[in-house]
Amino acid sequence: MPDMKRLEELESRIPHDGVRTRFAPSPTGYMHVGNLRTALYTWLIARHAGGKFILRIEDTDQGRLVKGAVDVIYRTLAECGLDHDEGPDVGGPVGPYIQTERRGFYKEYAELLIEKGHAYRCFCEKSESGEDSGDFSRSEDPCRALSREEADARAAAGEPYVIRQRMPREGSTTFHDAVYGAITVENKELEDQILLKSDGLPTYNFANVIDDHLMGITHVVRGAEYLSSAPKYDLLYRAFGWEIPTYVHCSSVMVTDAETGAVRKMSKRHGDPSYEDLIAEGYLTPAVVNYVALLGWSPGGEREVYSLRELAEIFDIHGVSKSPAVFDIAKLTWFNAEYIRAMAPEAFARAAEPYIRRAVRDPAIDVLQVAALLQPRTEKLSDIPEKVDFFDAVPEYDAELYVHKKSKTDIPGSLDTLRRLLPALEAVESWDDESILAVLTAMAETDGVKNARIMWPLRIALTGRAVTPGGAVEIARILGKSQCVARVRAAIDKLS
RNA sequence: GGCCCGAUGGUCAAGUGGUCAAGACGGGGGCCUCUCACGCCCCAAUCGGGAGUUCGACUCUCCCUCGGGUCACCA
Repeated sequence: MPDMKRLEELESRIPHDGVRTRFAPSPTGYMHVGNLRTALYTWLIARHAGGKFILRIEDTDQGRLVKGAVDVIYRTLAECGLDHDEGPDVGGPVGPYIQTERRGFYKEYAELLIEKGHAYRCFCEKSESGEDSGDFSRSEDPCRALSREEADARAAAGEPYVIRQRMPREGSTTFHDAVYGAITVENKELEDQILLKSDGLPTYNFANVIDDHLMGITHVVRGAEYLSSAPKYDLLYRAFGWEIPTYVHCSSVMVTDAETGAVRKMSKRHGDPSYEDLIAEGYLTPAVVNYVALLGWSPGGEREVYSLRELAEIFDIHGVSKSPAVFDIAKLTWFNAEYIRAMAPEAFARAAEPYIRRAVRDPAIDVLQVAALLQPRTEKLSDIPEKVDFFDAVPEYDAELYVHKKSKTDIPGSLDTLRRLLPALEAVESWDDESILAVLTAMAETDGVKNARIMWPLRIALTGRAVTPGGAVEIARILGKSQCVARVRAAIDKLS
């Protein structure tokens, strides 16, 4: 029944030239941190070995198609630097790379399996999940005992059917995983899983085996949620007589539920952050990649900051951990701040500009100077606007702000300071840090007080905030002389 | 519930029979200082429990407990 000529042609295309890995997402329009990590490790294994990284789209679930979903995958991989050598968009020797475009292949192989006695047609009604409506457990599926002749006849007559894998009833199966080691299960625990659905499309489990084989995949990297179905894969490979690839199962990425405090798997359903969500929140791509790489994998030393390229050099399956890892936004935030501080000032300014301009419309305010103040104080870009809004206008504030114990200031004293500061500032010729600072320190010296006694009132008058990025001198410089003088005047009026 | 996997501080984790059990984040304290940050220093905090094996267990074995996963014509 199967077209052997065609199968031979397919098999003849399989590359046998070193490591080949693949990222095989289903297009849901959402790449959460767990998906990203799987893609990253998969890419890392290929690049570390100088092999090929392939992108394959698993869209066999016709009921869950989301338009534009594939674009999210392309965009995310590209932004993260996870370039692929073969895929729907770039082609390759073992295409097509979209499963629905390969539908003919699966059918042939399913038929081949029936031929070999490792699969059979099942005409039973679809079993509703949830309710256990079946009158028989799968192990006693009546179709399993149907003769080939009868099954073929019913199929030929147009009766709908699915093709199920015929699991051995006795014995056990042991498969090997690169991170979990050997895992053995009793064959009687294995269900006669569906290989080909009644719509002619393969199930995930079947399509995976067929495609991984036909694409010459040497290392199958996937989430640990597939661990329990792995023995079925081995049985399938053996039934076909194919070489079994190296399996690399990665533990799940968990998250602590904000409401219940319970640890659960990350999911779209609960609104857990996707890659795009994180970027929108002001996280930098390399920081996210770096953090995710270390979430469930350790290079072993004390170093934590690595570029993608460095990761590719040192990545080793040996460091992949078996237990689930909890996503910690605080640690990601630290990585992000670390990357921000390491940026060239101009690069940071460019990245920060849109966020600065969201709060600072005044074109007289120089973005580069503001960015310089912000760089060491920014953990994520989205924090920026609220830190610099005072540049546009002094917000409403309480005069109590002038009272600061450490600087030894109070309201009357501040008023006096500002009154005397006004003419001095107006007299400054060249409006730069040194000159401004000179005026302030000179007054402090004259008064015989600490600089803070003078700086604090000025800064409050200029910003109306207790906490600001940068000190009185830097802010005065950026504001410019006239704006600075105007704000000091306004503050004097306010306190008088 | 059956089956599978896992278990070092709150989190990420090193560790592979003999260590005062790394490091990082977060937390606490301090220094620096024109606020805040940055930077620097210090502190608290971990081998889930019980049996074994061994001269000696975080490291090996078993049991318990607790986590997680899986039991779809979804991936």
